[in-house]
Amino acid sequence: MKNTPSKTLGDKQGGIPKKLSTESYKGVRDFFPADMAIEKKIFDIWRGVCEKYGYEEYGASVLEPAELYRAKSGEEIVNEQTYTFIDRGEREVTLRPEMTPTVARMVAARRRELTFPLRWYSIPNLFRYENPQRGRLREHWQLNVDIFGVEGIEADVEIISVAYNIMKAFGAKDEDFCIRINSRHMIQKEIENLLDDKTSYPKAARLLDKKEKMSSEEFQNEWSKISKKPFVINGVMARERTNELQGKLTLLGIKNVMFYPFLMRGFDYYTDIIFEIFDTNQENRRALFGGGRYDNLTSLFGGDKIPAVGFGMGDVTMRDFLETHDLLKNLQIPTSADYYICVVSPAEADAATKIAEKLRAKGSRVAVDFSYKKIGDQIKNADKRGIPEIIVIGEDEAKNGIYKIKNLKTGEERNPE
RNA sequence: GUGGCUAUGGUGUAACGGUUAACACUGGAGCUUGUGGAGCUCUCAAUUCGGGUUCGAUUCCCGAUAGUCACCCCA
Repeated sequence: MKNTPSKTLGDKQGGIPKKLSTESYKGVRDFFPADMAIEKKIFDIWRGVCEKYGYEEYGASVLEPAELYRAKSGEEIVNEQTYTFIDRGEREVTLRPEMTPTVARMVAARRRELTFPLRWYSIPNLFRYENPQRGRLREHWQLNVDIFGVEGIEADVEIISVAYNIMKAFGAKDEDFCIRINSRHMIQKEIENLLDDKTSYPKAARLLDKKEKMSSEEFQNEWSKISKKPFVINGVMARERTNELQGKLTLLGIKNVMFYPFLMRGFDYYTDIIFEIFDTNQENRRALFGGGRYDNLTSLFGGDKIPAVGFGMGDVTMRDFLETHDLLKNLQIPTSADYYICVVSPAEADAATKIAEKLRAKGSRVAVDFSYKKIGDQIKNADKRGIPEIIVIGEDEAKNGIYKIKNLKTGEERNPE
């Protein structure tokens, strides 16, 4: 089929290229089988832990009306940081940049028929239009875990516990990461008391978020631009709020938790407890992921508020974490097949297929090599794929149906069960 | 969106402005008519793209593209 791009597209690219590029689009990834195996394993671990806590998986389209994000994030974010376009029906459409508005929409839509508390999780791909760099791409997959309908701190405890256990399921040790907690609501009150003008709170919050990266002089300098009052945060109110949480987590054996009054999180919709999983490794000192309580978001859709707590963790940062802590090797990526059938010549193809079918019927995963290359090459091929056992089908085996299974690790041959 | 750095076969690297663009791994073929991981031989395959300077550009300059780092932003 001939590719005939539209005139405008052709003009823009300076004509039709003779050869198409094999590169993927800027900031997105191809997953070749070796990468996909890791990705799949990460998803499996995510699913496994969530389902242990009784969470149900949901899904939605990557397309959302742009207004869903306008309502919450403001014009600027929608225009500059998302993929937004006009469809053929003049509707403004956005490729979802995050899942929380979507899940809030879904929950709000069925609020009367859903049975609360709701424990939901999803692994959506999300898009953001920005300059890619390490750990920040234009498309990534993110586990979203949320609990709806629980006002009490027990929900915060559970959500953080899920996050903690996911880290443990990847083989992380307590000292590899720490959990920072804060109360958005309480710290906001305290900061507002330090401001001459309450409307400068967003500026102050952004500055505090960056405090760790600056020297104290720099910080004081920046602070003086925002408020004339001296900067003193004792975090008493927030401390009180987080103490209970920390106590309950300790009872669960989660001890790498610390109160961090400068933890802010970017989202405006957080209302109370917020938390962040922080990498303690010197080379990767950064927030891995986080979340918190957002009790007001569903009210955007009218009706009563539904309290909610949740978090999101991305596959890119998870991979980076596993790499820096050398945990990828522990993932136990499964091989593509249990048996590899080497076929000597086309004459034995039907017999080989039959044997493969029989093994598959018994629940084994079987690949058949129809290349008719030399047996040595076929075996090499199986070994390269990490397939543990091979079966050679030649004239004799095809005739009488008797064959041996050879283990490539030990080199031993055995009869099939 | 802004700025810095980078760009050579599939991968990792080499080449004072002048060579037939080199080496290793990988892929393919063979040494070896049905039992592998080794060795040897042969072989496919690259200067990101577009301009400029120059007798001559992989090399220097400009632009585009992509990667990366920082800023911005962080959903």
